[in-house]
Amino acid sequence: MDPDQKENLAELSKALGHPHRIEILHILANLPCDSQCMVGNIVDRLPISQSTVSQHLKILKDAGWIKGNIDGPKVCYCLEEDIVEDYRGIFNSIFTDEE
Amino acid sequence: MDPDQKENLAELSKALGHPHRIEILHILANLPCDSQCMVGNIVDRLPISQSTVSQHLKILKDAGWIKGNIDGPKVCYCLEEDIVEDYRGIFNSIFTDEE
DNA sequence: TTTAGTTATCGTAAATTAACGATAAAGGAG
DNA sequence: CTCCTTTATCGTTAATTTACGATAACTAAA
Repeated sequence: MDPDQKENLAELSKALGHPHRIEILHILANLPCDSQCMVGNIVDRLPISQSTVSQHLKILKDAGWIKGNIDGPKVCYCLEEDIVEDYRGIFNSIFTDEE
Repeated sequence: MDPDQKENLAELSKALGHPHRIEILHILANLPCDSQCMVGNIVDRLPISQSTVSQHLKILKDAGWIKGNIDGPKVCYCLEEDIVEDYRGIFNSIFTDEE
């Protein structure tokens, strides 16, 4: 088992470990990446302030879950490509591999 | 989407979000549940103290990943039954459901 | 060139986490 | 009963996390 994979799984899981961040990912997962989901749209759907949402978005971006596309003064977030499948793969390698 | 499922996924993911806990789960995942994997065996494989391992085991147990079977003065830990499949299921429901 | 809208960052406070050593609790061996 | 082994818990400390409001930065529009 690659130690890097363990680190990676821990980092991704840690970022996943907060209800508001789950909610953010759930919102983005049900939108096409070009649907211009800007930060304000996410803020409207969560019971926390804009600055806190921005902090959560940074955590998700740093972990590799999402990316932000700049569109004028706005920033449109969407899921990082293949990250859901990648996460499944790393998770499985920890829980089903023999070594 | 059930809010309880989001909470549950967040709690399980948070517990997963530390390299030493990933390592513990990896060890337990590759052992049959009746193989008497006691705490000391886990302590021997990690570079941290017994008390810290015990703390990590408590976090994993409280989240629902593992259970401990008392065997005299020892405690044998193993993965909670079906938890790996359950986690996959909740994860998928967040990332693939439409609502 | 002001002004309004949008998002990231700063500074801060309260809560939580990760780590340790010391100690308590509980069973088994002698 | 007394000691040894094994594990959980306590008390503590340093670091991190979560949240907020205020502010900076940046674009577009008037």
